[in-house]
Amino acid sequence: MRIGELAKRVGCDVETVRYYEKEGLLAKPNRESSGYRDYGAADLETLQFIRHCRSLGIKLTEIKQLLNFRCRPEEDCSGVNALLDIQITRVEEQITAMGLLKAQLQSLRKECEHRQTNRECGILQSLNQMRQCPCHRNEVG
Amino acid sequence: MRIGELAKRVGCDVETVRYYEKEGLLAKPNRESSGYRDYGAADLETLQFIRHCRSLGIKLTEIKQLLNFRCRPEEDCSGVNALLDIQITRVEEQITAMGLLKAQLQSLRKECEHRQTNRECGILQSLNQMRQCPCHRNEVG
DNA sequence: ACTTGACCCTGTAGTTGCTACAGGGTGTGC
DNA sequence: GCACACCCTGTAGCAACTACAGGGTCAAGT
Repeated sequence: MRIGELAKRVGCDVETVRYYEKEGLLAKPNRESSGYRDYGAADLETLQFIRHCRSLGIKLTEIKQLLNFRCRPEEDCSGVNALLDIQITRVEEQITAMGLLKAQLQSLRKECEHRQTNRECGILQSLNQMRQCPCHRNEVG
Repeated sequence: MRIGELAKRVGCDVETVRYYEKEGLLAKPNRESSGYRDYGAADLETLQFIRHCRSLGIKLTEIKQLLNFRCRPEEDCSGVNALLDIQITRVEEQITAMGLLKAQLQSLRKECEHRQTNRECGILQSLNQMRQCPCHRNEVG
């Protein structure tokens, strides 16, 4: 099949497919006499694998590793497990960080519950001050 | 003060300060006869404001808006509040998305609790299949 | 035979918020 | 007069695409 059909089947852009090829995630396909790329079922499967990984937030360099694991079926799969654990840890860290961020934003939001001018606005004032921030550590008061 | 001192005081890189100037967040400062940038207290405050916003995950384009609000003290501050609400909503959406991601990764992780080969590894198999994924909707079975 | 339109090709620039140079000039202390 | 820290401009890199520009190919319709 040609690149357009392949892309449509997995639901991504044609450019994305070419990008994966350039990045070495997809093998260079055969070409028709016209120069058009010609893909087979195996390419479709690989591309689906890649897109699944991407939908889980896995980075391209890590997907490359997973593709390598997939190419070595007899090897012990502890590498796969370790890579997945890294993903989970990363997501957990991000959730924690985002939770903190949310709390900070919400407490900042409470600084201005009433309609007033920018001069009086507690949010803008807090963004000016933020004494708990390390960049104020050398200030007096 | 010179750019190095300014950067040190807020805890960012010299390059970051120049970058903010290029992006129009910091005004172009006076120059010494040597050509060195010469900053005052107001520049320090603005830079601190910017860094506080950045630590809250606010984008540069939105920080620009906040700086504009700050420059118009008599204006009604509803724009500030609206901008902050957007931040909170965004963070909440990201937290939800990351929570989903974490659940998917954890369920995937459970596909392989035992030491085995890549061929048998439930994780790699799931990444190949993932029937619930829209990219498989045209397949038989 | 000719044209239209959909598809394909390569290559490059843009996105975001910096970071890291390269290749030069300036200032200060010894 | 020299070393060294600091400053300057400009450009390239990161991640994972997206969006062209400027061309070639192919199939159907007239």
